[in-house]
Amino acid sequence: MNSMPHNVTIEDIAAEAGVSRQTVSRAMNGMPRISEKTRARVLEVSERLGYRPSRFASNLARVAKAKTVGLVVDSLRNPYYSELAAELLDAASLNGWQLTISSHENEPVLPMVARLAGEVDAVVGYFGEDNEEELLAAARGVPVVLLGRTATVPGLHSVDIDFDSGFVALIDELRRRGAARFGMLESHIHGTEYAPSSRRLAYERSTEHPSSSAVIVCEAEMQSVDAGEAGMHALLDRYPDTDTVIAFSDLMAMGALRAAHSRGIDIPSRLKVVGIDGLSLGAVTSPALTSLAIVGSPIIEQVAEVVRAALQPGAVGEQHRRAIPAPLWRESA
Amino acid sequence: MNSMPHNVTIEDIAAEAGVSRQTVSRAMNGMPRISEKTRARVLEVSERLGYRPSRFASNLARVAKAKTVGLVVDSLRNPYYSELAAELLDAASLNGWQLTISSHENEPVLPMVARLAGEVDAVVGYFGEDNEEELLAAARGVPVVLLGRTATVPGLHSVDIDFDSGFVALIDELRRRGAARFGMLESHIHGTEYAPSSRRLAYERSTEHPSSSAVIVCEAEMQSVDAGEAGMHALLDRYPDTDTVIAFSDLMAMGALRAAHSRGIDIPSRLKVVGIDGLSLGAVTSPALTSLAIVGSPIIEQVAEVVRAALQPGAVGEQHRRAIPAPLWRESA
DNA sequence: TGCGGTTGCGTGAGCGCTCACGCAATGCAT
DNA sequence: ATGCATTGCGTGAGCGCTCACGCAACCGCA
Repeated sequence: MNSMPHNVTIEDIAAEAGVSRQTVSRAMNGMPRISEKTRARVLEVSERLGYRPSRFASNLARVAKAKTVGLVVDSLRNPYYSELAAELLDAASLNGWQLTISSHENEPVLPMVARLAGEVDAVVGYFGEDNEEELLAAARGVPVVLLGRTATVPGLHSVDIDFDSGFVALIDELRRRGAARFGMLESHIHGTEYAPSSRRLAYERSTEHPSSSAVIVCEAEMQSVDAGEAGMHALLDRYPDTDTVIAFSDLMAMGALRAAHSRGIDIPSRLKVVGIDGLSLGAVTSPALTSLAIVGSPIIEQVAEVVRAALQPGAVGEQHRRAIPAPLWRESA
Repeated sequence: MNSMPHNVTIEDIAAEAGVSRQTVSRAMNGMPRISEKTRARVLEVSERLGYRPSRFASNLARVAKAKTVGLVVDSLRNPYYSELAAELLDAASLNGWQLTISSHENEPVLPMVARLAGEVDAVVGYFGEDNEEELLAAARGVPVVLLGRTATVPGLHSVDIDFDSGFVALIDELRRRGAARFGMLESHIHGTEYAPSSRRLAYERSTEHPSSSAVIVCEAEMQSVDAGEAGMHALLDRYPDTDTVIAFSDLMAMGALRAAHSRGIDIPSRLKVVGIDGLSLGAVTSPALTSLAIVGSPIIEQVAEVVRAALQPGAVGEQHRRAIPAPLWRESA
């Protein structure tokens, strides 16, 4: 009989069923100490009135509150992020967390982080070049874990990837297999200002050659396979004697493979192609893609550890920073 | 001075900073009507004491409560589900929802749905053969949307895919292009009891041929590319004059392509290969995969509509069931 | 007939926050 | 000096649930 259609609460059900709140609660949650008859009646009433228990109220009142962590990625359409999300999902279910995912494909990052922070207990994600101070402020007290970069302001955590040691091991191994003239397909998000990626820098340091030689910067969009293909053609045109190509990502490497195929170049005898990311997807190309693995490496374990630490009630103000020493060298079977 | 390290609340900060709750709230949420000096002091104190506002309390007290929908999939490692999740993520951000994802890769479904239901306002997902009554009970009043099947018990919503009309259009088009002898690669999750999929049934109805002919049942694992490859070889051995193959999924179709390549069979002149799912991934094969599109079809729009309807406060007890008439016939460019 | 144990249910008292106020102090015009 | 708006802050009163109790009514068993 209310004029305003106010939310139907546990009290309404109690009144309508002629019992107390507690009894309604017992009925809804399948608790003991209630007769089957009453339970059925309460359930009927609550269905009839369209009762929807407030998860906020119940979580507030309950002792053991559920934890949920938020993951921020560019886009789930990029298999790198979706495989990463899959791994974090495993870790989450192991720790009893829920995982809520946001992509900043459409939305601007800061408002999204702010919204997300109101709904989760920790935020982890790839925040490209976003300002750390602003992120910290947007998170409003919710711990934030930066992926793929190292936090510089206290209060932010991070799990970084140290490409240098990975690249050194990679280049060594490739040389052992006969590689001599390297090339790299670097990625550059179309329309943004170009700055060398940490992958390119690690590549240049480990191959010890001048930065300008044998690097093709590909203008990549989201699905970077095509960019890799185009880049590979460009590379083969400019540096025809290249015998080993390292691509910025597995997707680009897949494009490179396609380009090589179309030119009738045999992989890996005439040319070796190596990707970065370690996508399980890399197993479906022919031949299977060799890759510097991030997915499948201990990175997610580290993330889970950092999140676990940050979620500890006592541990505010501490900062956790890790750098995975080297992505595993993984050769997809 | 507390012996028990009880959760630090807004009240603690207020006391320590010598202000009221409300002032702390104003400081934390960047609201006006507070001097910069006080704000700074409150922020300092809250950081020092490690104050973490309770999202449950604030959401309970706030008027406009955030909505979040839960998505249940087999595994994000399967690109079909991750692309679907990406689409739902778009829809969610459009509607101002958060998206929390669970996979029942490891966990049993019912307890997971129960857990999820305590954290979200609606659950949508693929629940293979799970019992509808049990799902309904596990959801405890939270609306549930079944994907890829039609709800039979009232209280559950569903968005199904009508493969029949899609297949009729598909087969017509293929015949127009010269297809005459069809084959299908059917999928069967290894270790379970086999029952013909709705895709196989639609295939058989639309091609009007006895169920036993030209169907190879592949024992698929998660990454079904290999299964598709093996199945394709089997199919070509058994039915060598097949000129058109329809695979259960795009992944299997990719395997089929690989098998064809290895036999030197030209696609599409000698043999046409068609997948189902419409993965954007299908664009990276050579030639690009042709597919009955589910991803990219209006299915997600429909899901969003159903969720929106189910979230309406008034609309409990209503049931929403849709069947997308036909997946779009999509040819990946 | 008495007594301890179980079953079924109800009653405060919070959980930690925000909203709508209220009220003093200050500003800046007239 | 008087008026009125603005700024800065505090005070109840909830939001809708669950927990720890309490208290009858009932059971069986001696």
